[in-house]
Amino acid sequence: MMVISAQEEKLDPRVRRTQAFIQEAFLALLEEKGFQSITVREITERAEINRSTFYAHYPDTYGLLDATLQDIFRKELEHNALSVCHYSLENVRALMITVCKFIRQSQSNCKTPDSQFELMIEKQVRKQSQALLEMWLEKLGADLDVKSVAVATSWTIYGLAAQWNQDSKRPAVEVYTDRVLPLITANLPGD
Amino acid sequence: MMVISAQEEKLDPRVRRTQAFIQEAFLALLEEKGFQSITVREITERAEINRSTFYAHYPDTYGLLDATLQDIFRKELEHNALSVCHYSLENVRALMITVCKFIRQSQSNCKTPDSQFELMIEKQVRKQSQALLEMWLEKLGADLDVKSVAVATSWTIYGLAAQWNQDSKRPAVEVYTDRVLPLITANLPGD
DNA sequence: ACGAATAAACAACACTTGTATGTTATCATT
DNA sequence: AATGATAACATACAAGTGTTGTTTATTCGT
Repeated sequence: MMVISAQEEKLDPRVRRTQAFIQEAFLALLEEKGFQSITVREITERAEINRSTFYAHYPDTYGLLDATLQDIFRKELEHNALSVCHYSLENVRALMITVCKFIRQSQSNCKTPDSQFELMIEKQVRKQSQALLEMWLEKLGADLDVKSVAVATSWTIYGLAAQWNQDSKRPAVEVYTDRVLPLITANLPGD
Repeated sequence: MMVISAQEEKLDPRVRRTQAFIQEAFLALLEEKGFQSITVREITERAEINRSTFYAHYPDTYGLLDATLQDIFRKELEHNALSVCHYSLENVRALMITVCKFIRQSQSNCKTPDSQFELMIEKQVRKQSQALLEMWLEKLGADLDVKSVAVATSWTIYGLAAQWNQDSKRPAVEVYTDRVLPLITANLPGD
């Protein structure tokens, strides 16, 4: 699998190649073992680059995780065309489903339940959900505190999605989403 | 300052002393430098205990941060008598104010803005807020999905509190709380 | 196509980490 | 007070970390 970083245009091809190698190796390792036990050395050996080169791109494995999650979740949103559409309750529902699936998939790879790893997913998912909601509500031009509503709603979405993910008897995403959607849209304009 | 861990009763006094020394040293170091740059060696040197003893109590610095934040935020809730009261909009307001102040205080110590550090605060604050809300709503016996409502509300509280904390022109806690309280209570019974 | 700019490789460094092992000191029970 | 249990100490080890130089290779602008 080829991973291309955020700004893939007008970037030194050496940099692009190296970062792609690193992220590839990293994702492969994540399938095999817990995040905490992955070392910079392992990553660079698998990526077949020099270890010191790693530090020219990321401060440490946490920085790499952050950047990687940002990239793949952004791709996920784009894939579902959510980044290019407008506000509607239907799209909020689609966002919730996307978030649920993303968390589920990310966790399923990581065998060792890792607190830091989960928190990093949460950070990226929530950040981008908030940006999306802000954009939607801004375009809507309704009379409300866009920022605060976007914050409240994005945190609610993540929280409920994470709850679903932890639930032992996990209903179908759509079923669960429809059940909790009123909680999510409580502060949103009614279409 | 003396830090006493969670279960302070019927615990080997050696363990209690050691953990107190560790947490003291850790909190002192947090006032001086960023979390990421604090090493186990530094902590144990300042606590005047053997480094290997550290690992008998915490897996690493992240584990220590987790346990420490859990303790001090629990104390904060107890201090405001929130753990022993019932559900009311007034108490939800008090909880929000407590969370805001706690985040503010925690961040102000940490000079280097540290992602991992913030995420850890978030984890503990949110977890305990949720537990508190669940207890309140359970006692209330109203007809609602207690778990989901508690999840949604606790995440909203943290999100809005964090937003206030990041705001450059930060209004008084009470002013801000009253402004966003409707967003927080949107899914709660009206007293 | 040539030369300046810069990324990647290479190598070495002082340091931290997590673990294992055996010894000493402290605590709880009788 | 004696004793069995166990926490803390002391020490050592292989491995990883982050940084700093220097050299080689690739890329970009003219």
